[in-house]
Amino acid sequence: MDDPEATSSRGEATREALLQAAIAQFSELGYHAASSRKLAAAAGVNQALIGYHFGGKRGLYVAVFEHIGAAMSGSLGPAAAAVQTLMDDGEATRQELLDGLLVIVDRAVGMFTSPRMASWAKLIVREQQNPSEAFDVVWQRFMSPIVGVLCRLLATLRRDSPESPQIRLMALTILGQALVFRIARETTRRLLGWDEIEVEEIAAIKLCIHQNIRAMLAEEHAS
Amino acid sequence: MDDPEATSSRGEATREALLQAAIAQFSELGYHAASSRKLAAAAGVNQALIGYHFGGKRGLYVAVFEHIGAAMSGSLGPAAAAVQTLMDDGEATRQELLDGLLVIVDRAVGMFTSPRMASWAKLIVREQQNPSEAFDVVWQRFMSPIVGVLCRLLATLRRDSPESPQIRLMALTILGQALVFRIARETTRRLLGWDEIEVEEIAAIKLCIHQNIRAMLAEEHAS
DNA sequence: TTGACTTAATCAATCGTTTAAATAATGATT
DNA sequence: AATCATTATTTAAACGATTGATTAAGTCAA
Repeated sequence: MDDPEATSSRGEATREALLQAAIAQFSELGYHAASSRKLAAAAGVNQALIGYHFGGKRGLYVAVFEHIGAAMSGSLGPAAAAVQTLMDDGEATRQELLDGLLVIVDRAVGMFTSPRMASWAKLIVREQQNPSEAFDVVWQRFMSPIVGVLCRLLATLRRDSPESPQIRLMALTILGQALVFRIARETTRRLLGWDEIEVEEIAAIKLCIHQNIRAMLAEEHAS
Repeated sequence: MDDPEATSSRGEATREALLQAAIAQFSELGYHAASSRKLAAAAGVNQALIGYHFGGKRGLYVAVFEHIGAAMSGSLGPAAAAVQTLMDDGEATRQELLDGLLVIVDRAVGMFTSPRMASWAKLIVREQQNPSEAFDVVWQRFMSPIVGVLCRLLATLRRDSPESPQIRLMALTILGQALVFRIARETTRRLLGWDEIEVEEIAAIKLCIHQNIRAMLAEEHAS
């Protein structure tokens, strides 16, 4: 985003400028209120270039979700892949699997609380309410694989099927425990008297969710 | 909407028709995509009546949130008051307090997931991405009692202070477990195959969160 | 008859997209 | 190296469609 040599051709530079401007504009104004003229002006680029490079405003919107889907996948993908191979081996101890789960949760908390996630979350949450083709992109590229690993992991730890509603509900409630600190960020700051949510605060959040998950998965409570 | 005598004058009838149509249209399409013509057509009235009765499209939008805010306020009051007196007695057993907590959580889950809340939630979640000052006040007024009673109950059950960060974090994670089903509505739909969240689905959600909370508050895990 | 309400028509503004011409980079040929 | 053809990219201007709002005339109940 800063290295002028990283984007070789002219076209690549304007594509990147439009993409970054689109993330900011779409997240701040929503799809319809972010007009082609505002998008082009924010990118410092001629309006017709949206059609030239992305086929139109809609194409730029979808490209935004391809971008953030790839970025989020890169943030959680490695940890999920590690756990995946751990499970495929079939010889992992319960403790190893639990640790793998907590690592994924840690990464998720870190991602949700990161500053750049603020605008991403607005875009995705809007799509969650009224999903379009853009949601499919994020779902297939990021959400579906991650949730899949999460369910497999929980199913193994609870000796249940990854497809069972109980497991999937549990996966969502775990997701919710991390998500709430992004969605209700202001409520969190007010309630805890935090001026900002950084390393120290994130550590406290992780610790709390760790304890919750350990309790939820304690053997004596597996119904 | 059903009783023709409830709304006396002609004007009151069109105001109500526009309000109900606006809730549906704004939640389904968003503010900008729900055009004045669509709103009027959905209400079965002339377009100019939006301006006549509400001053304009923006005024109708504000009226929708005033309507929702009024309907939501005080919906959790009775249950919260009952638990409050239970705690004030000081002689409640641990089991009674736990039951009280689960009742509160049930009410909160029921409120978040109730079918009529479905369209409200879309409006609220969308608006919360870029909250106006007026909306923020309504939202805080709605959330703070829930968080407050939740913290007091958790503090008693964990023999801790309601002001302690651990208790408040735990309250937020519990809130997140209920919120996730509305915030990540499409993820829920795809993962569980739920097209609608109604009595059966709400019962499953409550059961899952109950189990989680019981595990989180099990004595042997209280650190 | 008076005032509340409704209607159809029209307003300027803005929307996303398209066009044709201008400019810039690229590679081959001389 | 210099020139040219070719492609890639950018530009300003315009397109028809739709937006929210307004108007003046009309209808209704009291």
